[in-house]
Amino acid sequence: MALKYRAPRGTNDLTYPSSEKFTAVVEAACGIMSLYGYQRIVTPIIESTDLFRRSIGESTDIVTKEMYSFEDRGGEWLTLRPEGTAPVVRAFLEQGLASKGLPQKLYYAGPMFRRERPQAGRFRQFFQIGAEAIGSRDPFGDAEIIAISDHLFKHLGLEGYSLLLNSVGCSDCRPAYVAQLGEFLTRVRDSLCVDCKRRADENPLRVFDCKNESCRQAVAEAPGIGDALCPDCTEHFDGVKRHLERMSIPFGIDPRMVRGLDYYTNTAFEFQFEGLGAQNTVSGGGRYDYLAEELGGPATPGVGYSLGIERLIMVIQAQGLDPFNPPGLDLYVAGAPGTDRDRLLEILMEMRRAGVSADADTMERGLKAQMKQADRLRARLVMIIGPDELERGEATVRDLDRSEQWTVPIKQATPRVKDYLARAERPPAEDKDSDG
RNA sequence: GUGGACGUAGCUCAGUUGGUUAGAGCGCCGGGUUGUGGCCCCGGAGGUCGGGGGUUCGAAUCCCCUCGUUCACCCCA
Repeated sequence: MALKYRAPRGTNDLTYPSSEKFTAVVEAACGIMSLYGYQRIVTPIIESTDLFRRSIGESTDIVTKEMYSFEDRGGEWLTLRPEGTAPVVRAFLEQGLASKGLPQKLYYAGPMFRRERPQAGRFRQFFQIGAEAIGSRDPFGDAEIIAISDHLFKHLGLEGYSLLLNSVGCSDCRPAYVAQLGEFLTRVRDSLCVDCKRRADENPLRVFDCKNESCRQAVAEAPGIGDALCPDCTEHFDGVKRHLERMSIPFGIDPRMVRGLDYYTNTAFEFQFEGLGAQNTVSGGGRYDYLAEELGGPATPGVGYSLGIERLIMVIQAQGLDPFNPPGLDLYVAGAPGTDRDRLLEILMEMRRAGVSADADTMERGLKAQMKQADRLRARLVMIIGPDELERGEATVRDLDRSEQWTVPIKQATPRVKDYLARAERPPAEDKDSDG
């Protein structure tokens, strides 16, 4: 409310059970990348500002207005990473990973930062997973990178998405095309909106993105990049399409799709979902054959993608697919009035050491309140220990899902509990949480 | 950076043309059950009505400013 400290704009707190679901989705995605032979790489969240300026491009939106940059106390300019590819390629070069054999297939998962106005599906801190295959220019690598997202979506049971594909050419054919397009735009400049006039100067390809009707009409006759590709690029693009077809991954060609990072060459792609609001791209990526060179390393081709976990979770929710049950506690150790609490806590620790997730009351509350707490923690079992049980060397064990209870000798409690937990299935809990 | 919508309890929201101690449901704490959760019943705690200023005898309600949230543009995951 009128609290003094709040999470910064565009950042979010994730609490249980959303936090557990979030983790489960990330783990599912990482599991699939392992399936494709990718290995995790963990890079710093801060990098030198210059790394991003050089790689993403001086004139891009990210570099000109969205980076969180600061000068540290030693006078060095650092930036909170706005994307994952440049850091991975930097690490690839710095660690000499090429000597470990090519291609290097690396995946990452972590927060990214961009200072934009937040809206549905857009945050200032957001969580991306992604993968980079560095070293090969084979179109199969492009198709494989694309297949990861498709595989994950199908694994999660999602539908209503489409894959858009384009080739933005190489250093041979793209400049010629951009020049050709620029020339065309000069001729129709009068019918372009103010934004598009600016785009025509800064990045002509972006004019295709405009939703303004007069702009759309004006560029309808514009030359397409497909016709401008050099033979090498055409062949590569055909290869990507062929592999996707053989993988039975449907796609559409969008000759007007441009991506916002300058380092892309050849393949560019996006996965878009229906019914997501304005930010409907969940996953996207492409090839970057000059990036390693640009960063001062040997010429090394690469291809990669990244996927926004928050957007993915939005889709899962929108499609009513939430198979994930947040984990509950195995056991709650409850004490009846007058029991020896020290003995209780001993049993608690014994259970934990045996691998049983367990908790106990530390608020000196009555048994009823402890039972309620056990229920809230979604405990499967409650072990009730009172003075008389201790005297008999027994404990009452209650299954909260089935409302049945029995007694076990305290000395055998741990193996008995473990044994019970290993059997009986848990009924699915009704989910009171809606945000994730 | 630009534009629209919205800010009342931890959450979701009522609040009649401005009128006296600001309400509900859920959640939380306690009791009904001197040792048993989820259902039911009873009680309780919890709110500078986002903040500031103004109009008025009187403002949650009207006006201005400000902060925040949200959706959209730009662009992207």
